[in-house]
Amino acid sequence: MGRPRTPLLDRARITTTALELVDEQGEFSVPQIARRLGVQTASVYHHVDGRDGIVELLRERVAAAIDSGSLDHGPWDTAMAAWARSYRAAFAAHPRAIPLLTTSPVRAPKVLEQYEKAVGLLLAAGFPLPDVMPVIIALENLVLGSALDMAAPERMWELSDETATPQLARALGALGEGRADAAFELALAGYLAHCREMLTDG
Amino acid sequence: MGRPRTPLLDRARITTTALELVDEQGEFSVPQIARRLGVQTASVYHHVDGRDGIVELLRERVAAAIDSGSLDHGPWDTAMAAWARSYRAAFAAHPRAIPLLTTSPVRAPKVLEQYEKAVGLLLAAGFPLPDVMPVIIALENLVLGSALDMAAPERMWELSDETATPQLARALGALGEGRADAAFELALAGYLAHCREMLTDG
DNA sequence: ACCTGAACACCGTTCAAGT
DNA sequence: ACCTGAACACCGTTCAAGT
Repeated sequence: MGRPRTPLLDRARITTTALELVDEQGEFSVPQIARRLGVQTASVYHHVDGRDGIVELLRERVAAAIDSGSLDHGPWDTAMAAWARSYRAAFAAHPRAIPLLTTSPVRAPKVLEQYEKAVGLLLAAGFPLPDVMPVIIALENLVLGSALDMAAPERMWELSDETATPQLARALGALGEGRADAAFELALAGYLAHCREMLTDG
Repeated sequence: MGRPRTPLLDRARITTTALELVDEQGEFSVPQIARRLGVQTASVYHHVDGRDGIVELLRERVAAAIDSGSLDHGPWDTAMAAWARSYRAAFAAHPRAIPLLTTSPVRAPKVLEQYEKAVGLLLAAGFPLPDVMPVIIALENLVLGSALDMAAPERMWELSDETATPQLARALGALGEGRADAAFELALAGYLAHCREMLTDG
């Protein structure tokens, strides 16, 4: 067979197929991708740095949906909040991919630029240099923690034995639809209030 | 060979071996466990509900180190903070296991009892029933998000190209040793302050 | 009940061979 | 440069056979 006139594969199509598989079944394998693209498994390795490379591509693809526009316009607190919500929404669009993606932070240039912007925003707002990264990392933790929560199946909160933990059962019963959203917004509000205090107290 | 007079395997030893493997190499496989215990791979399946069952056992084992004693004595805010720190410390003791464990929440009875206690504590403190679970879930997100951060390799924050993101490079340079701790404590302080406000405003 | 040996389907990865 | 076919080591899981 040999080399085709026009390449059968490229990184974008491999990434798209991997994301489709993850959306459908929560996982992907290299042979599965090859099968969907009508190609041999080995061919995939000519375009991609192994399975881990595909995971990194997924990370970048999902992160590409983050809208960093809010970071360009103050005030810093609403800008950071909008960024965090968009960051979280990008993950929420592919809940089954979350466990695969949250194991290590995104380090694509495009995302690093967003961190760069955030640093500038916080410095301009008056945060002392040593406080800037903790403030950013704390927000990232918030986003990733609540992303994992979104990925957790709903039935995780359906108790198998309600009598063992009656108060927990009651509290779960009083829980509305937007369970994950409520927890995220609660934590985000606390985070922002605390950062504002850091600024005025410091 | 057949059945030995005294069983060669049990769940505890399988769990211990799996945790050792994860601590050492960040992963485990059923054949690896069997090899370490001087037994055939198939034997492991007589004690454990497949590979996923072993992961669940790891979750329980790691969570067993959480000290829930703080939940028995008020005030609610310091009690919740102590619980969260202990929860996080339990994960921190096995950083390489974190990606494996954070993909779904612990649902072992022992941990559910802790949630039960937390619900009681918050109700007694005066939180309205519908607020209780969001408050707890937000704290859990905080813990898991910062646990993932602890699991991230330190070199994740060593930029390959400092010139592309100069401000980020500066901020990272000003970061002390306890990077992960600082971010966690920042988020925790904000969380607690916000919960206190919910109580007085509500 | 618990261990073995063998089997099955699947995986990630490499590599020489072809164009 | 890019695809194939074949190979390798490894994996999770099942199951009949033994005590």
